[in-house]
Amino acid sequence: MIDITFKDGNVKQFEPGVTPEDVAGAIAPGLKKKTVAAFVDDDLYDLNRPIYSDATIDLITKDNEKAFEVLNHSTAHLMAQAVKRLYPDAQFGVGPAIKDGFYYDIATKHTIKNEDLGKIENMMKRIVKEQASMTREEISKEAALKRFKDDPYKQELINDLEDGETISIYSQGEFTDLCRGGHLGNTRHIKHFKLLSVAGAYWRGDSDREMLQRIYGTSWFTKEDLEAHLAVLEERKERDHRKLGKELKIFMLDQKAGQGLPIWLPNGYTVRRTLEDYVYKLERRHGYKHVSTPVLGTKSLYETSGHFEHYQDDMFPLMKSKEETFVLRPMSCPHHMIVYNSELRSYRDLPLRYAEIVTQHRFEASGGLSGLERVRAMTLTDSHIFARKDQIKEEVLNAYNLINQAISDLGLEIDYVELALRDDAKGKFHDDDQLWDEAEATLKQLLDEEGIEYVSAKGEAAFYGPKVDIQVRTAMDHVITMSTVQLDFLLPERFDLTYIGQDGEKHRPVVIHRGLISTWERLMSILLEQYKGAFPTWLAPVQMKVIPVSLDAHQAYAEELHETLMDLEFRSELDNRNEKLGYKIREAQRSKIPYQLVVGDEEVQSNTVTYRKYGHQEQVTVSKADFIDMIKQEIKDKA
RNA sequence: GCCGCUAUAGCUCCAACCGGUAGAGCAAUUCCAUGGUAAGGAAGAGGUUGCUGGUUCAAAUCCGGCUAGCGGCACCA
Repeated sequence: MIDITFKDGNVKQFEPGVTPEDVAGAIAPGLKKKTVAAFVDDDLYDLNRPIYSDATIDLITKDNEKAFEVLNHSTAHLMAQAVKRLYPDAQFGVGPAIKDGFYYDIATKHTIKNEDLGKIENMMKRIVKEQASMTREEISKEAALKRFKDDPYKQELINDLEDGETISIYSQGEFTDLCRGGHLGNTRHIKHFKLLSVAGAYWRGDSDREMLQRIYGTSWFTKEDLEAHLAVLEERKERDHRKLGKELKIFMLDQKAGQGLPIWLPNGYTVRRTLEDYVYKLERRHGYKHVSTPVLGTKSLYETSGHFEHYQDDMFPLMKSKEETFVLRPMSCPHHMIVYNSELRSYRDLPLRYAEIVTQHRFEASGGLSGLERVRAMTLTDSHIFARKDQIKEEVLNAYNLINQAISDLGLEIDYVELALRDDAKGKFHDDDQLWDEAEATLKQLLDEEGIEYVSAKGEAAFYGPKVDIQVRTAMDHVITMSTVQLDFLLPERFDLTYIGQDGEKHRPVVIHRGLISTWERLMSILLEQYKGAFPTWLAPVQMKVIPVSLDAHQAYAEELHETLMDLEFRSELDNRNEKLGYKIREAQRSKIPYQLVVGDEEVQSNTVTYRKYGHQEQVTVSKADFIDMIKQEIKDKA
């Protein structure tokens, strides 16, 4: 007999060879049904993997996050088996569980089309009915290589495993796959799944290697969960900023205007301008000075900074005149270095915080462009803070606090903070180890001291220094870098920046790069999706629509009201078209205008307005003055 | 950039069977209706089917190239 110790400290005895499924069953039949896998001495065990010696066990039930992973991983295997039956030449790359589902990378001569997904699903259902047991075997490296001798992808994976590492393979029916494991034990447990899409994916994520076909799918324990997840995917389509941006006339893209070069329509530009004003004032309040520099610069400027060397492939082609070669600037750091150097600086001048609303161009890969999220022409508020070393801590913190304020004002939330560090990749980072060590240590220490939680990301630094990236999760469930604070000891060297210290000698300042709100383009895509197009009043392109009940009787009153609101710098519109009231209401609702103001006999007589707020059914009648105060307050609160 | 899919009126559209020369709703226009919280009625108009070659007596439809968009991958200062 062996001792099985449970999480709560209880110990029970079992025959050697007992499986997690048996153990769960011995406690309660209900538990057996709910159990999906188990951690046995911290190793993930399949439901049917035998245990031969004393161990601690932690049963994984369906409500556990890990269970979803196991289910989806098993479903990936099931799909691979189905694909192999339909397309016998198929060979397989990797097939992991991911957030919300799984994928498997497949090499086959057959081009898998969307129509094929249904066929594959049907085959999967047939295999489920076969109730094939998913069994584990541990074999030597040699045996594994022999077993997968016809499969170059598996060969490569096996060869990359450390010597001595356990190699396990899983079989279900005629299908065998190399796999670390954590499986359901039997295909019959897989019931509610759907294949979602086919896409290309490079083998091992390397763009120099061949491309495999990747099928994405999702698998759930209950029909309700599956349907709920599919509903979420549908709902996301409704939120898509490209759809909303077109409906609400925020922006457009046009083949003739150029790929990835968005055009801001009046509604979109109004929102953007409101954001620009907001940021400008916020930065001024925080001691930033604004400058304006050109979108073109000389190539040598970017050679000095090092950007040309690192990013020339992602820059628009050079422009050459007889005397000089120019670049369409991909970012603004070098210009701000020049601003710094325009005067002799004293230690008393520092810190100097320069900010600019910068339009920049990057020649992004055509396949990566997407709506406003990824474009080739973008505008953002960019800033460079020039500080003494003893001011780094305070300046980084100031920037961090400013970022927090902006993100919260915009109704967004920080998902997590990432500390991007260098790794030993050749040529990717400038090569002064001493500067790097100092910069990285400074940021680490600062985050630790301030109790700011972060995850480290090796190899994600900029070529000139480490970054603190502020990550935001969008309504579409994308994680994007919203803001960034970067510590740079390199550009001050490259541009020979100096200040005169207390000692009368020249010293090197430090540059802190600060990005606040990504770009206006990307921010707009995020806000559209976040608010589903229904902007809060302070941002809304049109804040209120004045609708007279009858043109004859109420137009004058409506016009006067509209003029009053416009005088107060509210973004009011007057709908004095000859249309039915219901029609105008419908249109105002569909344009997601925060306030519709209907005025008729009642309002004219009592000098009031009747408003209905977007998303609400109630009609509220208040005096003009009260309405104005209410809107003023709402805009002030950014509610 | 790579793999795959898609492209019809201002917008939306699994309208157009197997190739026979284009159809609806909404919007817009004109006229009638003058109205209290999500579409009042009528009429006329709107198209070189993304571009470009080819096959064919005949192409929105079949084939090639290009462009753009979409789903991913790679990239992202």
